[in-house]
Amino acid sequence: MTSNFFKDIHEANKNGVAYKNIRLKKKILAYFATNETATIAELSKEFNISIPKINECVSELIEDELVKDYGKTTSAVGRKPNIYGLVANSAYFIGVQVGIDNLSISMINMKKDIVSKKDNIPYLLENNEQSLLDICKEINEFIAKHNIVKEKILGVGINLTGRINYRTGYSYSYFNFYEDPLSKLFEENIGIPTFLENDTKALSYAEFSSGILTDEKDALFINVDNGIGLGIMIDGKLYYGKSGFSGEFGHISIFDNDIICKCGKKGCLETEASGYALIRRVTDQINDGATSSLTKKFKKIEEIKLNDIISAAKKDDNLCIEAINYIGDKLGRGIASLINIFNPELIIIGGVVAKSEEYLSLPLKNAVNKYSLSTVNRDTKIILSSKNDNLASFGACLLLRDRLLNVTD
Amino acid sequence: MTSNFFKDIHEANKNGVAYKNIRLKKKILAYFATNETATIAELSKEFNISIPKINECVSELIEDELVKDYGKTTSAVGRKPNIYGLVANSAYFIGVQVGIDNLSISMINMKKDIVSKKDNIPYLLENNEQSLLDICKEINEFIAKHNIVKEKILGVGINLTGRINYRTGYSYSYFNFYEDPLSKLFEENIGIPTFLENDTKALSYAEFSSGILTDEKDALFINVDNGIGLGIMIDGKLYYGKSGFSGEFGHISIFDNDIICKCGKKGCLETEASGYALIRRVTDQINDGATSSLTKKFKKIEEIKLNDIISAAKKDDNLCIEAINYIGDKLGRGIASLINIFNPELIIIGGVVAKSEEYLSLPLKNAVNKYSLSTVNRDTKIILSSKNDNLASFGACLLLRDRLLNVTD
DNA sequence: AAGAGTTTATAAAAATATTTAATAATATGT
DNA sequence: ACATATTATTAAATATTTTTATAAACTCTT
Repeated sequence: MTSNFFKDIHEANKNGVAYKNIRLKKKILAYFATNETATIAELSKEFNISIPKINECVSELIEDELVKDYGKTTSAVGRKPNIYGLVANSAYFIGVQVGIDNLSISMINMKKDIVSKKDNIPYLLENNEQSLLDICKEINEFIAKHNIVKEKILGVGINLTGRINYRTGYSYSYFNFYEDPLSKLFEENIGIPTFLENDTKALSYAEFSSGILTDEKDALFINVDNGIGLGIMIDGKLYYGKSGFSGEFGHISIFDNDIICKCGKKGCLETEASGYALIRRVTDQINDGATSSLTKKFKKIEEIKLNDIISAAKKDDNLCIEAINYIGDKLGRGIASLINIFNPELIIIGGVVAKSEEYLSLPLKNAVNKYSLSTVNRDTKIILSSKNDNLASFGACLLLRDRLLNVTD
Repeated sequence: MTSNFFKDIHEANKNGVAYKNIRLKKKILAYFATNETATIAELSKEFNISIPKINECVSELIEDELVKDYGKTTSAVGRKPNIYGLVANSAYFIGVQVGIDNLSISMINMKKDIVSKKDNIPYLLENNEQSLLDICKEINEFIAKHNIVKEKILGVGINLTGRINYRTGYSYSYFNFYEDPLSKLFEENIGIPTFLENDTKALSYAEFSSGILTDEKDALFINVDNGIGLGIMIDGKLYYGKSGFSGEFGHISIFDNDIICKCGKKGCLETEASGYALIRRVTDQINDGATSSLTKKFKKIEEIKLNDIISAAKKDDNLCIEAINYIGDKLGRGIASLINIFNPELIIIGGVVAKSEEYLSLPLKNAVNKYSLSTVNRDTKIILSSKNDNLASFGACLLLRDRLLNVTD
């Protein structure tokens, strides 16, 4: 049943009455995907199609077990309309976050419920074939673990770090040693349609999809881990640019320093405002003789990690607080530029460094006020992400679902 | 005839067969607006509607004198299909560019032909009611000059400098002393629906609409006059941001200088990379004793204008060449950031300073290579605008036409 | 220059599909 | 229980699409 309809869906770009029906059903599914539920009357109004016709389509979708009757509404007088919505477990979507030293795999159903999730799977990202096959192995094991027929898993979305062209399925930073698109290789190994995505973009999508956006849906997500990533949502859609490489915010040149960035250039935002910069600043100062609670805890200064600095700051370690403040100010200056350019509705700051909370956000917002035009920044809400970790694989699921269901069209 | 249909158009968001027909006709008009002409078969394919039905709608549009038969195509074997297109003079659109010391008014017809144009109308932009009424007076005179019934002029688009919310019709930099939206005031005075637009955005639209964009239609236009403006096109649509204030590229903070920008802040791109900056740099150096062909020509150094510097550079004046080079390098650094963030298909550099040609563009492109990621900038073509002056009022016309005809939907 | 081969345009009839309008069903409040 | 309000279902009216046929327009070949 299900698979039949989803096979039809790919051929819906044809003429004729049969295909018109399929297109309408697709639109109805997309409506349910965004709006959870709807009555026949609502759908009729939305698509300018008569009630009997909508009724017919919904009935067919019910027969296909993609949609079901969720009972009656409660409010108002008169006969209560039936409300319809997607059948939660009529299909599934898998999302994979490929981290530097771990994997995270999630599976959601049609209603965005997380059906299964496995985080912190030991894994080492290296740019060789074995590392690629390891990912496939974990995904295949994950799938095998569940009693779900493969046809019901409509796709696998894989997040990789670095430059990804999601439209072509090519990866340019990792696993770029085949002639075929990387997505095709995954697909052949897994046996399910596979789509690649940049990790920051997938994570942004999860953040943006939490219902926080209202109006124009122009928003930015800034991922401050070791490096700095930027996910751009414009008019409710992720923005990619010509080749999918948009959002290299970490490497905009705004400082006159002499620090060589990992991209090879000097003066990048990342050299002063990232997790790397935070660690460098703290360790440099310790090496220069500054005192900190960290000096007792770590014999080898090189072993200090981002989380250690943030924890120390929360325990009133002055050196760490100052360092985070410094990062926040520099990052704020960069964000001020983004605000001037994008006039966004919302900016979400995420990533490990965002866990520093007000130690980061106060100097950051202060710098934003200092460096952006007040008439423009007045409209922008800046918040720290309140989401828990390992959201990226969920983002991959969500993005996949919304694409396959044409939610973003 | 015409006016009837355009009245219908605004009510087309209803149900019922009559409205479906109107919506289809609207879509056909929009198709003609973008694709110039089409055959019945093409339209049938495009909209998945049967040939007899398309025929019926096109016939009705011909009756309404909005569409006409443009004869036969030339290629291929078999009977040649008729091609249809818009009737050029079935309706008109007026665009007004409000400059600091002049007005420019253009009028186009449905086929984007410039029907009438009046440039360099003497006018002084001041933030008072008289200055506003002067604009209305000029527009009304412009309209009166033509023998066109007012109903055939479907709208007036007015470009103002500064912050404009085109959705609400409010202006925040000029003529912001009424409670009603400024667009409403214009409308009442002129008697034709009026829409406001930011001048850089309208100009960008004209630049982008010249058929230069192919793929994703993600492009940037940088207007380098005294200040620096940025027009952003994403997926073929102008990008506005939450309140329409996007594109304040001139005021991103990327320098550590002490020059106070006209926005009140320090370190803005505009302080080092704009026309103002160019003039300041040249005059400062002359004041410091540098020699230039300009020193002979101008007794009062304050009288040196942007165009004088560019002309001098083109006559091999070293001081001016060096100054333009400097501006180009700084601007290039700013543009490098835009490339990293947007990964655009195309960047067009326009405005008076762009007339410096290679004196500007070579150091600019050099800086772009220096300061942006090569994997990202590889995809971006940077060109100087080849358009003539006074394009902004045409942009206003175009934007208005395309909006009213739903081209960008 | 006539005719074969193609393709478009138009028309009309037959088959479907959609909308409209009427009716039945369901729910609430008095 | 009945008036009121709204939704669901059905049947009739209308509209659209498809099919079929024919005419028209054009090219190419002989």
